[in-house]
Amino acid sequence: MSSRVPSDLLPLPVSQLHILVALTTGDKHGYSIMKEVEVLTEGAVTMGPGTLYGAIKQMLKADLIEESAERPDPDLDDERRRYYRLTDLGMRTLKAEVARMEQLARTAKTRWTDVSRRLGA
Amino acid sequence: MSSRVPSDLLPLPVSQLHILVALTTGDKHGYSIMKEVEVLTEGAVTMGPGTLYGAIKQMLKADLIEESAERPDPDLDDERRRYYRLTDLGMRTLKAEVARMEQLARTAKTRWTDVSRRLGA
DNA sequence: TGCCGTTATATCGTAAAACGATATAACGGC
DNA sequence: GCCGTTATATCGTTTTACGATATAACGGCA
Repeated sequence: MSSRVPSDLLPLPVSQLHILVALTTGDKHGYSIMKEVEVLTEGAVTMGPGTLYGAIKQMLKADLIEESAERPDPDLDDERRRYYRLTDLGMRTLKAEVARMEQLARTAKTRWTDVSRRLGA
Repeated sequence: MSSRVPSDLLPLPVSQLHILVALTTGDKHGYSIMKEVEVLTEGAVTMGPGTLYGAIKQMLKADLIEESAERPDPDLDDERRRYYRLTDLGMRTLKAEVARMEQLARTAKTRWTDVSRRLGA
């Protein structure tokens, strides 16, 4: 089901983007995604459980992530955990979203030189 | 009133970011912002009136933009138009948001090399 | 063994954001 | 005068964000 084409999902909701980035370093369960997002945004973004599990539900439905049966570390495990991994669509969507952000950043920077002049900064 | 500190407003809603970027090339009225956003996103984002005027209202309140009395082109004018311009806070917030996006883009890119390997792409 | 803070998932309700639909009307050309 | 475009604005619905709350297993330790 769903879109299949990354560009249809852009711009991606910030929370979904954060989750995708968090999962690039390997499969993770919800709680560790939460903490990873805090680390990779340098404490600027704190994702609560409401945002996290809401976003996960949507992303599963959109096929951006999938639940994995594998236990990354069978010794140090916790049966409560539910692990998630990037799908191929998720990875392609992440790349498209990053490209979109970079493009917009470039556009903004080439333009704001004029404004600094206007405002006298 | 309001926040005064750009970092409190981050991450910025996408529509607000688009409006800020559109205004970097000079004061604009609502309708022309709408069209400018379509141009600067290369047609990928079409902002309808609901999103536009909703965002404008919020941004005026947050002091990111202000209404200007000046008519940029008094000859070719239209009395219906309401012109908006970036405030100093708006400009600083734009720069902060662009920096945030660039940082996140950098983080994502340095990480996803491992994943391509994992997925075998 | 019992206690307790941390880890962990999940839902609920509300607030904020996105957005199409709709309304209204001035503008400009013909 | 007519009509398509330009222009602003609000309404209602859907989507997203998020804190509060609930529940319970985990692990250390006394």
